[in-house]
Amino acid sequence: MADKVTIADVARVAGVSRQTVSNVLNTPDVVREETRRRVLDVVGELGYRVNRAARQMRTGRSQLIAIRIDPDRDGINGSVLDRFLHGLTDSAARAGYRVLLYTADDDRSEVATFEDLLGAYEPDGFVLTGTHHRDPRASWLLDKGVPFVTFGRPWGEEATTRHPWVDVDGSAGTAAATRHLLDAGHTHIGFLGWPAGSGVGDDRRAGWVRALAGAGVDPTGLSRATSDAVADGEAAARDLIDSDPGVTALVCVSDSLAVGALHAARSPGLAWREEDTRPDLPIAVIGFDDTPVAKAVGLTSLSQPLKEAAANCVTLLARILEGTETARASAASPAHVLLEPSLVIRQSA
Amino acid sequence: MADKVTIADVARVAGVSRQTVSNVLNTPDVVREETRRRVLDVVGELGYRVNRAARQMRTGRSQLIAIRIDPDRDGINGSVLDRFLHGLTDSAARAGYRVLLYTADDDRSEVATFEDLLGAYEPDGFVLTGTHHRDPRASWLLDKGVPFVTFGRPWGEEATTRHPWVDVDGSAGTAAATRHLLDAGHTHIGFLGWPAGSGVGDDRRAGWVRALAGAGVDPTGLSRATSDAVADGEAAARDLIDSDPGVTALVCVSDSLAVGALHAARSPGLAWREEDTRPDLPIAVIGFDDTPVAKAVGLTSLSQPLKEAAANCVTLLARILEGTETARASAASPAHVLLEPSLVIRQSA
DNA sequence: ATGAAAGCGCTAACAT
DNA sequence: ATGTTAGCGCTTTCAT
Repeated sequence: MADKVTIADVARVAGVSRQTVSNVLNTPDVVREETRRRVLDVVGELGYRVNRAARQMRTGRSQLIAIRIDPDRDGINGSVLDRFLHGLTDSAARAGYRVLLYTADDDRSEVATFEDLLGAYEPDGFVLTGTHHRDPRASWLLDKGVPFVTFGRPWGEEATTRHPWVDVDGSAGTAAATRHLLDAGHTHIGFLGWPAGSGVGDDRRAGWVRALAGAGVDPTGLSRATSDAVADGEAAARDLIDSDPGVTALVCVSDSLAVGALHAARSPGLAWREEDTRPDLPIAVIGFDDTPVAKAVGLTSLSQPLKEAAANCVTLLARILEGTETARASAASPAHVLLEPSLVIRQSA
Repeated sequence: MADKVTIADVARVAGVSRQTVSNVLNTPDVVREETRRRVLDVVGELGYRVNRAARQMRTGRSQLIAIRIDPDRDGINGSVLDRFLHGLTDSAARAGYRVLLYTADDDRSEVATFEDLLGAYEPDGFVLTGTHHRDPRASWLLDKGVPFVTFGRPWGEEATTRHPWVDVDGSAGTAAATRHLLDAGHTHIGFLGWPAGSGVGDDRRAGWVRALAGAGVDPTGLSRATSDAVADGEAAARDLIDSDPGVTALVCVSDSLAVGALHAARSPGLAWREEDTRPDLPIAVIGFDDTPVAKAVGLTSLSQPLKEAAANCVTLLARILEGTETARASAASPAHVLLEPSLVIRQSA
């Protein structure tokens, strides 16, 4: 076990009182320059670190940020949160916080975990991911006055302005992807999305509609909605292409669907395409999230700036935690950050 | 903020002393049945949770397990650790622990983080991943007497018996994969691996050699070593196939290399294969780790029982933490767990 | 600018 | 079987 160096040890060696050491650490400006340097030297020499548990008892601050880690649902999209998690751990450490993990199967059990965690480990704040309509988790934290930030907009009606959030502009991404295809000469550009109602999915679809509108293309009949699995994407793509042979490109709401679309686009059943007007041009496909799978199969995809998103989450949370403002006060005019995804171009488009 | 309920509140409402409440929680058998029930009722009623910080000051136990989260190096193989992490969080919670995350760029900075963490948050133990020859991290923790378990064998010479570890039997996996191919009629089965010297890579290669030997096949000239990237795998596969046209199947040390091999195996340059003795049979490929990419591209792969591995890590660590034995004592005869991977069969083999 | 005293919530030792 | 005392390491008054 590492030999415990307490504040008293530092004080003794530096020839000052315990209190002065504490001041040097917490209120440096109140200590004389010379004393400060001497104390800091001893701190370094002895390898002293403040004990969080003891500090927490006095200040009530644990320097812990809690976040849920999901089971890898689809497996393809799961990696997004994992990369976000890495960024969060990194940024948090720089800001003097550590990340505490928890799991939960659904919103209800997650709220139960909030209570548990708050009562026991007392994390200073939470980072919520996967926000959705009428998210009970946000309401609960808001209600208790627990500081938190969400990675993902609150998609509900009125909730928009009640807590700080960081998000990536999905519609800007799909619009950029669509424009990229338009620039490449495509006009019949389809969209593979999720069933209406999911904030994220609707938003990404909107970007495609907007870009098509900008080029004077009517999106009617050019989109399909399905659940997020490779097989579903393949089926939906096939259906869309069959019903409208003019389709030469597909923008997809996720890499999962895009990988499915790629299968469909390259399948033998589409051999007739070779007698098409553009025989040398296979159906272009663009996915969303730039997952490892996209990289492996050469799929053009939209990349979220996850590291930046994580850094912003920490900044926003730290602002609440360290600012004079309380969580409730900051809820009055919470900060929002909307980042732009970037298109990573590969063989598929 | 959740209203703080202390042990004193519970004691007052239940009409007992603080100490009795503490006893009910920590040494139930020393309290009379009736008192115990009454106290527990009040605990539930008031929603009391022990404050970890306060307990930690007394007991020195934080109920925290620290683990490093890696940047997704390759992106394909990265997902393995992420799935392990989820399992660890889950198992830890069940055992009364929480997972604390940290990042580090290399062994040296990881050791520095150990010091930092130990001095500040005082995690009860560590779970190390990615163990390798002469791992300085294990030595450091061993030296300081800090409890830890590794997910991965200590590959070094003498170190084998100095700390508890959990691992997956890579050579059993590649042997099973090779046997699967032999059973399917393949005889010229190649191996794509990493340069010699990495414990994991050498072990996986050994399984392939062993299985071939069992079938009386000479492995000479049938393997290639390369770094772990898709493009490298493709190049190595092409080289191997070109130099020995008899090769009809490939076992790979990772999904990254396997995906590359798949590209090579399906590339136009191999068209001559159609005039082969088995024209209907493309080159079979088997990967390792059963990553999302494997699933997406239909790659047969070896799946590690990550959830089980994580659970075993927690069990082993908890045994040290909660047993009477000290870390040092348990180091005298540490427990080892070796799990078997399973072959997930898909189109590629 | 520095020091002394008090107490955060809990549990290990020692009474009763 | 239950209660009392003390103190973990720190920071926040308050005094010097």
